Amino acid sequence: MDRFLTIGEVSRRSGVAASALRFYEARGLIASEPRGGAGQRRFARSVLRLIAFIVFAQRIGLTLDEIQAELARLPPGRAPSVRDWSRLSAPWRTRIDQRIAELERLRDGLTQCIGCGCLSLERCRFANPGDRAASRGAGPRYWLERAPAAGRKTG
Amino acid sequence: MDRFLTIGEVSRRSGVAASALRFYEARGLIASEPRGGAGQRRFARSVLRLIAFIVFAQRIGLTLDEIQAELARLPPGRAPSVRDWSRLSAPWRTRIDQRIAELERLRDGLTQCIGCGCLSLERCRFANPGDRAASRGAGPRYWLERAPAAGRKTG
DNA sequence: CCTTGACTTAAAGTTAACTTGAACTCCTAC
DNA sequence: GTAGGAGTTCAAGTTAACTTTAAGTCAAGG
Repeated sequence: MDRFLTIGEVSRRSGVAASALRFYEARGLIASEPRGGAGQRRFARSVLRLIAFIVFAQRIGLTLDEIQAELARLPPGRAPSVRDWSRLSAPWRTRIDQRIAELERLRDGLTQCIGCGCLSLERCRFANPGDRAASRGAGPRYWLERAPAAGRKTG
Repeated sequence: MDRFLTIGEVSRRSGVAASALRFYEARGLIASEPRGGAGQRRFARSVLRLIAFIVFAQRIGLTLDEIQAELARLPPGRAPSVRDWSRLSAPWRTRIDQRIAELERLRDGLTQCIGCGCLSLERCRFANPGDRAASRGAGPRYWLERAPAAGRKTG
C-alpha cells in the first residue's frame, strides 16, 4: 500500500474521471503533492475525502465556484478535522430542505393546477396568486424559490 | 382585450424573456399564429398554459428535449384537455419523489458521513457500502440515483 | 420629419463543467 | 528494442439554454 495515489488510482476509487481531476486541480479545488521523478501527479489519500465532499456538494446543487468558496474556509495548513467538515456542510441542510420544499410545492402545483386543468397564468390561483401576475410578471415562477441561473439549472 | 398576444405581452405575463420565447418557437416547443401585417408574432392565449407547463417541467428537472418529447404526445389538431395535461404530468410525480428521496439520502449522508468525519471513500460505510468501492469505483456516487449529465446538473 | 419603442432576423457569444485530441514522456514486459 | 499502458500539457471542442449584437422594419407621437 503506497503512501501516495496516482491520478488513475484516485479516479478509480472516487469514480471521478482523471480529466475531471486535472480540471479540479487546475481550478485549485484539489492539490497534489510535489511530482515524482516522471513528473506524474501524486495525491495524498486525504484527497479522496475532499473529492467526496466536492461530489456531494455538487449533487446538492452547489457550483464549483461555491464549493471553492466553501473550501477556502477550511483551516489552512493543517488537515481538516471533523468539526471543520461539519461546519462547512451544516448550512447545506438548509439548502436541501429548501429544495425539497420547492419540489413539494411543485408536486402540489402538479396536482392542483395542471391536474385540475386550470394551468393558466392569468386565472390559476397557483400560477397567479392574488391576481398580480399580469402586473408583476410572476407567472409560473410562483413555485420557484429563485430564478434559474442563466443557461443552467441546479437542484 | 385582444384576441392575440404580442411576444412582449406573453413575456410579461409569463415571466419568460422574449428571446427565450423566440428560442422556444425556433425549437418547436411553442407555435405562433400566422403573422400580422407588420410581420410580428401573434400568440394565442393558450400559449400561456403551454409556457407554464414548460417552466414547470424545467424546474422539475426535465430538459427541453424531454419536454419536447412530452409535448409531442399531446393530441394533434385539437386543444389539449384537462386529461391530456394531467396524463403528461402524472409521471413527474414519480420523478419528483425520486429526487426528493435522493436529497434526503444526501442529507443523511451529510449527518452520518461528513458529520461524523469519516468521509472517506475507502472506509465510510456510506461512501463504500460492503467495501466494494475500490473495486467497483462507486465512490461518493452511492448517494446518487444516476450519474450527473456531462457538464450540467439538474434537479 | 424625426425620434421612440416594439418588434424582426441571423449569427455569434455566454457559462459551467468537463471531455477530447494531438503530441509527447516514462516505465515495464516481451 | 519496441509495443503497451499510464501518465503529461495545452488548446480546442461539447452541451444546454439562452442572451446579446447588429442591422433593419413599422407605427405612433410630437
